[in-house]
Amino acid sequence: MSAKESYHHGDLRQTIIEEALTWIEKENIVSLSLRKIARQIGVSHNAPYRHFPDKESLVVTIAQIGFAKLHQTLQQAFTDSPDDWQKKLETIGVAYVEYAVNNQTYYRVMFSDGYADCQKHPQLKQASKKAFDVLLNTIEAGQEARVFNSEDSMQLARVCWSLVHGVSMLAIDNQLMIPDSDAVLELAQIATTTMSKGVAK
Amino acid sequence: MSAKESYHHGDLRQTIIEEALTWIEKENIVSLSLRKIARQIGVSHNAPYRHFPDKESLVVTIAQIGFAKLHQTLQQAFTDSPDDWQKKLETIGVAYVEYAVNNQTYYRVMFSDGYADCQKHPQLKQASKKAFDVLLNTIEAGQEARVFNSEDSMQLARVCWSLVHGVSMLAIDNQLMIPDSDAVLELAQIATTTMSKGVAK
DNA sequence: TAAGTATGTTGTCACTGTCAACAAAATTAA
DNA sequence: TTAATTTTGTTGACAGTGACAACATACTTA
Repeated sequence: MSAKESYHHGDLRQTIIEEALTWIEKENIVSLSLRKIARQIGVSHNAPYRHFPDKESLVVTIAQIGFAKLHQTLQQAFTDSPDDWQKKLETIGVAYVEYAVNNQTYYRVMFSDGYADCQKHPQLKQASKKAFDVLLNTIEAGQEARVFNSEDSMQLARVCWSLVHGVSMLAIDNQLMIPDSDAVLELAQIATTTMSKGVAK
Repeated sequence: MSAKESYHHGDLRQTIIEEALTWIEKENIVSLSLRKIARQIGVSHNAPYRHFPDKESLVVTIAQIGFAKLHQTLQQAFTDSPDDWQKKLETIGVAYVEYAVNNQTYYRVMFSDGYADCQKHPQLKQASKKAFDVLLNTIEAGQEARVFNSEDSMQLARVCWSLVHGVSMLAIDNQLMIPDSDAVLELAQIATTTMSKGVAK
């Protein structure tokens, strides 16, 4: 459907999203501009507004895709992981960090302050909760199997989420003084095993 | 020194910082504008540039103050905490989250993506490392006392930092579905005890 | 008290998000 | 087929922004 020199672009919405991702990857969200994207694509400065009512809605759209992909990744990790609740929890945790590191652009957008506000956009909150629930379900199942301690499951899930989110964010922001992304995954492994030991009965 | 109707403001630099903090607290960093601040203070649109070469440098200044305050808080927690390495680690962790929650504006600025870039600003990196070192020293001391396991101390410190940073960030962003800040501190307590159990020998 | 410096002002620029009015193409109805 | 309607892209405009240069005022100090 990607027409060439026609009046209608054919696939502008998707192209805008991709171009935005490319820009954020090289630069950052702050300097992202709808006009620049339009220029880059070779379309008038207002064309994007036919697909996104404002800049925020573009960012929110990207964040939502990111949350959906994260959910899929975690669900996959849950399914593929060995039939041992502690191992399952660790595997999901490492998969989370791996997703964040391999999809830094998405992840930064998903947790960008002042752009993709979950409170302001219920779809985002919902997408985020869906990913979180994979973690929560794992905790609850592990508790029923009497492998994990009997602390409130919601609290434990929050703790686990905080841990992998913290590793992810600090790694992406290059704050951990860590050389490469392989080393980040090593750290994620240590983090999740430490945590699963702490969560164990 | 705060002159009234004089040509020189007298204390403009500090006033700009305070006004910026107020704005970010009510709105966010994205919509922060030097011109709005100048207007608010009642000074010409370019006056701020005498104190901050650009918008970024204002944000970086705020972040640096925030890191210094964090360092002080953690150091205090270290000193005040009971003479037991596990307790010390937990106390510092909770103090970290407490600082973040009570100084949300600073904390958001300190870890704002695309504004206060630690990689780009060595002073920031240094200020951040100083706070981190309180954690690292505690871990190392606990290892020497054979209370903590013998995993690489740097890695363990990263794990602990990630945990409290994750709790802080998610709490500030209201992602944890937690009612009030007291409940956040409860969560922080659970998180740090879980972690110190995992780190124990 | 005169020179030099720090601080604040005015004017200007390019760039941005966003609105309104218009144009072309695709789709649908007749 | 063709006419009406809807979708998508364009042009032009506006106010707000960060930033620069030239200028004005006040403080400092020699």
